[in-house]
Amino acid sequence: MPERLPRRFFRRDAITLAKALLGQRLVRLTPDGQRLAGLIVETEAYLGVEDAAAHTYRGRRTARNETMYADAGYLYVYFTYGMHHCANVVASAEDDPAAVLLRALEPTEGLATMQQHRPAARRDTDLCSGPAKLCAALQLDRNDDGTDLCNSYDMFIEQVRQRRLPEHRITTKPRVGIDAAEPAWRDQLLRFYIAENPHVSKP
DNA sequence: CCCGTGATTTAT
DNA sequence: TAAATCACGGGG
Repeated sequence: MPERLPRRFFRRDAITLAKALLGQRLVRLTPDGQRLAGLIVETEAYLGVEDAAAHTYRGRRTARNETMYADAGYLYVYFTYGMHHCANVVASAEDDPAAVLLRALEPTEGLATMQQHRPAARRDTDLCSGPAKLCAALQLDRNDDGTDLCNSYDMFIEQVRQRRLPEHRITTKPRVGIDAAEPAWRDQLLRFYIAENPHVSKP
């Protein structure tokens, strides 16, 4: 039986956690008990109060981003562009608001249901290949914000691998979609994905 | 390329 | 109070 990742796994800096999550399995149980699951293949690190691209830059703390201030292992889901949701895993420690954005999954269970949630997807590699796509496929929204991935019955991350992926299997790039942020932060290499994996997002 | 769509943030 | 922004996706 695969084990759920425990609190100590998440209590690390966002960069370390972003890499350690690659290859692990995100699991979501639907209200009727079906498992929707996929391997995490792409992540981005958001470092906290000093990160100009983070929602918590300079200590911003509002009703929207409150969950980023929670202990590591909580799920931060936010709404953007009037129609999309994105999901993050809180890193570090309580009151240090750093997080890892989940950018893409390789779907492994419940593909037919995910397809129903994402009628526009034309192939399996389009199902979860983007932060808002994965939320739509798993039906994550603001109701899921604040979920404790270490203690919730219906959402958690399973340990697939004990050791993290070797560096040569991880591709490192600048984060996407943060052009408005200060250049120094825009160029930082904080996006990570499994090399050659066809389920990563396009850009 | 462009646009939808609306909460949140920032500027008056 | 008003305007701009936005960790995006889908369709030309």
